Amino acid sequence: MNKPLKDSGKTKSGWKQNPEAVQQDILRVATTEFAEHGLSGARIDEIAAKTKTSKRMIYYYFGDKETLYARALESAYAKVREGEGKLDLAGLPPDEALARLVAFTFDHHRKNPDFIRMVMIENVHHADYLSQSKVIRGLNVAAIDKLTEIIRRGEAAGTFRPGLDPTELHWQISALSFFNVSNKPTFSALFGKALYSRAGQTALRDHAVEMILRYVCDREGTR
Amino acid sequence: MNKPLKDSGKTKSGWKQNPEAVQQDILRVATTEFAEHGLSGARIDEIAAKTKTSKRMIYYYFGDKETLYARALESAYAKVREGEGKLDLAGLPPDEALARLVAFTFDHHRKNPDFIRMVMIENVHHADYLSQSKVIRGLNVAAIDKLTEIIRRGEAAGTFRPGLDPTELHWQISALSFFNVSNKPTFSALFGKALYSRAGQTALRDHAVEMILRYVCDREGTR
DNA sequence: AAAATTTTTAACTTCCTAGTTCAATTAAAA
DNA sequence: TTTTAATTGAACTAGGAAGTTAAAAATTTT
Repeated sequence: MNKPLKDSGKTKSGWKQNPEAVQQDILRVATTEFAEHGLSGARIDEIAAKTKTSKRMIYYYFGDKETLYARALESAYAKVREGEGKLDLAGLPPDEALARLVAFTFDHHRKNPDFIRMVMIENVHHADYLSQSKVIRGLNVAAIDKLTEIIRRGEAAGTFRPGLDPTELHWQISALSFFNVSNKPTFSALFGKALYSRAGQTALRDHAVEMILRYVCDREGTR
Repeated sequence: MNKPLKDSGKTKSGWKQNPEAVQQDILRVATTEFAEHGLSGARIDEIAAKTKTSKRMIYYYFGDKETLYARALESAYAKVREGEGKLDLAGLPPDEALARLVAFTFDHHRKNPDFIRMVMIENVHHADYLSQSKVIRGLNVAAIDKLTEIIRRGEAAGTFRPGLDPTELHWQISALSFFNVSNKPTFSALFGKALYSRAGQTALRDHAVEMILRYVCDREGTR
């Protein structure tokens, strides 16, 4: 029933199979498309068009749209957490370590807007797909562990006040860093772009650091 | 070509026309549907089904899906800003006024998750529809004005340090209050629900107040 | 050499969904 | 009383988008 296939220039001449690369390519394109348009807004045909391969291969490897979305979410998380591993704070005094962590988180979120958008979209979906992913769960303990250690040292040194909760502190740092990226469109539409200029962003970051440090430090602390 | 209409129980018996009520009903349903599923995820047929009226009337009054979305966004904003007007801070000392404003904002966001979700969705769409709305722009100056006045008084009293930026302070308060609602699904999926228990939320709110106040107050301030 | 996997291509199906159309009827406004 | 606006309801259209199918060929693995 089907016509014989055309030679598209790859037959006879040498070409390598590379399943992993093809899947990575699909995931890369899918991530930006889902980040841009959301789960229901993204188009499989559009994703396929921006890929080096074809729509057929998307279904060959991922089965359906939702699975592709879930896998794209996972890969976005993995990529971002990879970047976070590079931060070494062990040698620093606790207040300085925390200051660096906050500044790093703020910048890191800024540099990964696609990831932030994926998380936004996942929140719109009540974290349905994130909840189901076994891959992602483990990646986030590291962030809390880092904070737990900083808090422990800060308390021991008397720099930080007692009773700080690592998870809550992570929440606070995340709030300031995440909101900056997630709500940029509405905030700047309503209140102008000043805070999103280069100077504005530097100020916001420095003040986020300031705010967190003032919060954790003891009243008579060094800062 | 069409059959004569059935008597659906409203003919002959008295029924009132009420264009405004019908539109409000549509907007109310549309808001929750868009908040729940997003612009592309929401279904006109589903909205119509949950309405007291019909799909036909949605198009009669709103023309198309995007217009309905834009109007729903506007009405959500209007409703929320209405609730904000009730807060009177004039008689309070500046630090107490600010403390109340932060606590109020935090609670207010918590109580209006549909509105928060609409803003999240609008951010996913790069604020396209919010930018076009002339209605919404004006409503947000009030929030800044309130803060400007509090800062002015706080500086005059020497309680606050000089150089505070009202828009930036609004950003900071919003970040803590907004993130709490917007990222609840992913955050609690990743780090547990402790912060979203009753006690956890009270702590987060009180600490948000604490954090903002420590930030604005002079080092040798009263607090 | 045989078997299994990867890749190609484009048409096709099937379902979903936004948006339309019809004629009629009632309510309100002029 | 005339005219305009509001309302009903269900069938219909037209397009979009997810997912499928076919057979074949090239590559890789066993």
